[in-house]
Amino acid sequence: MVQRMSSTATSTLLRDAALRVTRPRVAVLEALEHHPHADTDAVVRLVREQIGTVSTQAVYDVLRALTAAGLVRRIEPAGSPARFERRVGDNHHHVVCRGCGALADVDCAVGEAPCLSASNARGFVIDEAEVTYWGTCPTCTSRESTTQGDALT
Amino acid sequence: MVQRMSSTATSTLLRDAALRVTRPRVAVLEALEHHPHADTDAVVRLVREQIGTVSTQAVYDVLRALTAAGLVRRIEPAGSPARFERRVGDNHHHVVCRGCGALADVDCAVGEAPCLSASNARGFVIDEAEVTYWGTCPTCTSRESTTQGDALT
DNA sequence: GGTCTTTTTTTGACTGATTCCAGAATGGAT
DNA sequence: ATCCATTCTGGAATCAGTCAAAAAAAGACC
Repeated sequence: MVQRMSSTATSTLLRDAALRVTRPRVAVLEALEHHPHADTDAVVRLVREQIGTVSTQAVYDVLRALTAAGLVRRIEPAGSPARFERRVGDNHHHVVCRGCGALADVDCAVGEAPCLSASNARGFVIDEAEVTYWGTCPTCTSRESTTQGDALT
Repeated sequence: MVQRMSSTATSTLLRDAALRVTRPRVAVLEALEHHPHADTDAVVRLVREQIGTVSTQAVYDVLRALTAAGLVRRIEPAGSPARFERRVGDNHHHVVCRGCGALADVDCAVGEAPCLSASNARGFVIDEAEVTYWGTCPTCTSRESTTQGDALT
């Protein structure tokens, strides 16, 4: 079939993961490419902008497939809906703002697998250590010092 | 009123936190004392066993109050409902089993605030680093090697 | 000890996120 | 070009958690 996929690289990525190349999948991947940390809702919106109509269901499904295939990583900080990102494999972590929920990447200070030293705790076979930093983002920090703390309304 | 609270220690704990001592609150605290890492549903069940009838809402409310007061800690590994525990203050982390969702405590290998070195990433003011280890629990590990991987049914 | 004020709990409906189901449509290999 | 497996559609269901108003209980005061 003639397929004018926006990006051949993306198609290849899918093919290599033994996944069929479908418009929604490509669109989801590209959306995440440009908007890291997007939540499902945002992805749905972005994908619709790009290829017109898609069911919410399809997006959920695609995201699950891509996650299972290891093409995207699902991050789910306590209290907010699932978010997704393309950066996989490299050891980086996240900072979450307690005020507004903003999320940013942080390359691990340690440089590599942090704290993985506890590699066999309680008989568990550990394969990943996920670090989430909690704090306040610059915006919220300044808002706090200005408004004197009513950010939690 | 004559109040035969099961534990005076628990009441004191609440009082010290400037929280009123109510049956549901005491019951929730005691439930968590004996069942660390219980999720909301489990807490509701445990509390009902102990004091008869409580509304689900009350338990949610109590848990929020206790969390806000710092008496319990809310942990929420991706993919499972919120869980709660009494161990607060000491720097320990959690291992989550990818197979069955089991959760266990792990004292940080590093001994103290891990990776907090990234204490000012991207302008965020970081106040806590939460580490979650992902892996496979002993039970699931043996099941896997036995059944040859159909644990994900 | 009895009464009052405030905080909690109850009740019941409701939202938001995510999944399940069954049928229709589509992609890829032959 | 055709066939089969996979994916997508649309809608209903589930599950965790929240909201709001009224009833009940806790602690303070007299």
